Order: sequence, then C-alpha cells, then structure tokens
Amino acid sequence: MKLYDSLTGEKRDFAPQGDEVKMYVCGVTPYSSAHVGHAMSYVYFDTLRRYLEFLGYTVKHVQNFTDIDDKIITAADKQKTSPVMLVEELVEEYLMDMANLNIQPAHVYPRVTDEITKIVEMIEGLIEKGFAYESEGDVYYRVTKFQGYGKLSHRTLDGMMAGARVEPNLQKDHAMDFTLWKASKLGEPSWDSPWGKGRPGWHIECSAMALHYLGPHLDIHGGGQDLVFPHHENEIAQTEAFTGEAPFADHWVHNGLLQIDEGKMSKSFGKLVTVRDALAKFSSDTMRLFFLNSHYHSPLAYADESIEGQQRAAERLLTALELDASDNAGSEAVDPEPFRQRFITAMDDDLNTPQALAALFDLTREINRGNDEKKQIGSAQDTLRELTGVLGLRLYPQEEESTQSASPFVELLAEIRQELRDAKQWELADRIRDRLQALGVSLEDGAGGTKWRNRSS
RNA sequence: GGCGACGUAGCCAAGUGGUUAAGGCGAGAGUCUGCAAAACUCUUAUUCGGCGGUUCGAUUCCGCCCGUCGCCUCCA
Repeated sequence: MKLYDSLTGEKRDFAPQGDEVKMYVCGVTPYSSAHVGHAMSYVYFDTLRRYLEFLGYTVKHVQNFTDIDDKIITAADKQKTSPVMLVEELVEEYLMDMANLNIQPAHVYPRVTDEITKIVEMIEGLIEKGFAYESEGDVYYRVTKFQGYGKLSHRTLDGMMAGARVEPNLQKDHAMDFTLWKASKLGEPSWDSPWGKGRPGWHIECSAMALHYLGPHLDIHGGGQDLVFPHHENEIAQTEAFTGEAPFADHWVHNGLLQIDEGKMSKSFGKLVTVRDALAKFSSDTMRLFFLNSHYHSPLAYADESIEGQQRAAERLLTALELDASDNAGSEAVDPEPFRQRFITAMDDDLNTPQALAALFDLTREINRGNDEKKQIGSAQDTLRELTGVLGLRLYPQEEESTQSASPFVELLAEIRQELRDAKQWELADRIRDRLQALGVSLEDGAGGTKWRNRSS
C-alpha cells in the first residue's frame, strides 16, 4: 500500500522493517474529557491499523498518556483533587470513549510517570553528546546543534524566528531551544534527577516511550497535524540525536483537523463537543462513517446536519446485511470480488476511505438488486460484513434495552395490526404503525410478513 | 509577517491532462404496497472559486487574484 509521509511530502510504498508493524500514535494529555477531534484522529489510526491487519500484517500499536503536565496540575487544583486522581478518572473515561467508538485498544499504553528513569537516561545521553544543556535546574535541547531541525515541518530556524512570538528567555542559548526537564516549584509533583527535583518537558516522553517499546526505528508515527510542530519536530531532534540513527520513523502520518464553528476544535478555546455528547446523539457507526467519508488528510467540519446523513447511510448498509435470502430460488449469485478489489485499491492508495466506501455502497446496491432478482447473495453479504468490519463498523441492529424489553409487546401489536389489515381496517392498522413510529419502532410490511426495527437513532 | 492546506451539484465528499466528473444525504418521478416503509429504476454539476498562461486539449500543470482554514504558543 502507499501511504503519505509528512517528512518527505510524498506518498510512498509502505513496507515494515520487520515482522511486525511498529506504530506509535501520540495519545492525549488527560486533563479534560476527550472531544470529537480526538475521536476523529483515533478513528483514522484505528482504521489504518485494521486495514494493515486485514492485509496480513501484525501491528504493534503503542499509544502514550502524557500524565504529568502543567495543565493537569492546574486542572487538578481547580477541581480540588490530585493530579493522580484526575488522571485516573480521565484515562478510564478515555478508554471507555474509545471502546464506544469501536477503536481497538493499543497494545501498550505507557505513561510518562512510569518512564521517568528512561527519560532521565535519555536526557543524560543528550547532554553527553552536546545536544542539551542544564540551566538553573532546567535542561534544554540545543536546536542549533541538530542539523535538519525543521525538516518535518519544512521550516528553518530563521523562518521560525521571523514574526514568531518568542519570548526572550535568558536561560536559553537560543530562543527556539525547548525544555527537556523542568525544575519543579514547591508543592508540584516532582522526581529526582541529576539536575534536581523536576519533571519531564512535553516532547521528551514520546521519544523515550517510543524508543523503549518500539525501538529506534518506527514504521509509523502518527498524530494530528497540529503535532507536526513543535511536538514531532522535537521528537525527531531528540531521538535521532540520541540514537544517531535516522529516520526515527519511516512514515509520519498526520490527520487533518476537525473544525467547529469555523475554527479548530481545541481544548484551550473551550469550543468542543465531547465524545460523550456526540455518542449520546449518534451511533459509533454513524460517527465513523462521518469521519471516513472524508479523507483522513483533509480537514473536516463538525456539523450535526452532516452527521445525520450518515445515520441513514449506516442503516442502508445494515439493511442489506439483514436481508434473508435463504429461499431465493435463483442459482446465480452476486459476485462480490470486483467490489472487494475496488475496496482494496482505494485503501491501498493512502487509505482512501471515501472511495472504499463508495465501493461498499455499490456492493450494497448490488446485494439489494440481487435479492430482488432472487439471486444468491450470501457470499456478497459476507464480503460486505467483512469489509465494513475493516472500517470498524459494527452494523448491528439497534437494540436499546428499552426496546428489547418491549419487544414482546411490539410483536403483540404487530400481530393485532395484521389481523386488522386482514380485515381491511386500514385506519386502525395505520394508527398502530404511526404511533409505533413515533416511539422509534418502524413496521415494514413485506412479502414475507411484517418486520419491525428500532429506528430511533 | 513566514510556512502550508483547501475552494467540485441543495448539503457532505472522492477523483482524473482527453470516451459517461465516484459515493452518501436530500429532492423529484416511476415500480412495488391497501396506503406506507424498505428496496429497485430514472432524474438532480455541458461543469469543477475568478482571471490569465502552458497544451492539439485542463476541473486536473503553472502564475496571479478572491475566499476559507491551519501551523508558527498548549492542542489529536
């Protein structure tokens, strides 16, 4: 497959170095609930992983929690709790949110606070090599020492200085030098180090954890486009300087950002919709279809109206999967192979999920048409089930607890209505159907009798 | 100011230097149905922000302009 690489700026063939694909995806800093921007990013990376697994690769997926940070300390203070408690609560919530989106869990979820030893070792190594220096208890990375600083984000140090709001800092040799180790103030969580009590800077943890769990040469390193600079740029500088090996990652994969109200959805602006809010309105299938209908590399605007359309699309897929064609008499069968090929071709081309979906919707039409024509559709349905699964769609009938427990009563009403229909009591029969519809239950009269399904959301 | 992305039908959104510009939602007509729903069939962009250029030919390549957005500071 071909995959776009932000470092080289081109679509390149993807081929892992070894037997397993080493994939590191930058995780969250748990100081508030996950929002739909996170959902989008992780749905894309989940889809990438599922597709690689579909191709037969074994993927080792590592995703960190940056569980110590200024914002966590501030948020914990505000909520009169401790950073540890706050993080525990939010990590648990995050994992639940991701599971609800049908995102496969990473194999390892390292946390900064468990990796301090590794981080300190790495900083010491960087100091020894002259890439870092201590200054009043802080340790900074010397950007001028690393040739190629800016190669990922395609900018130069001069370009970054021009017009940038860089605060002068006499502790640093160069304004763009960034923090590896930060001396702690009184009362803040801290760890012992050769430079005194403190905590890691923002970027070093990902370098240390990726190195620890996946080694010096990743196949895929991913995250949102907002991480390109400075986060990933700095990771490259730290890791390549430390290991002396390049490239740190073979493919740098960055997803476009989710927009809301004509601006990026971002925690710091308070303009956000949490994953919970979204999933209260829409199913995970609907949300995933909304994301996957757009290419991962493009920005996408969050809008309820846009998502609502995907709800119908999800139902369309489900309806085709639920067709019972067991008594179709025809000997001809719908051949899913051309659609499978289109799906693979699309996904091979830098994970072109919109085109892959187009192939699946065409297959859906072919299944429906085949059913009308009394063809065999079982194998086509199997393929549709398999490939929608690669996209992480669940496509199971909506069965809320309330309707599950109500099902005997719905069936009773359907039965009575059938008797009314047999007696041509249309008005009463329609009234039952309309009232059930208003309650979220659709009755559909087909050749083989009446089916009912929950259509409430 | 620097760097970058994007602008395709009512909405969302793929895509290509040249036979019919995917797919989804929506809308309209028809088939089916007691009526519906679902499904199917047909219709819904002679045209891809604007203006130039390259070319036999551009929506696709180049330049300029207009518009939207991102990064340059924490952020998936």
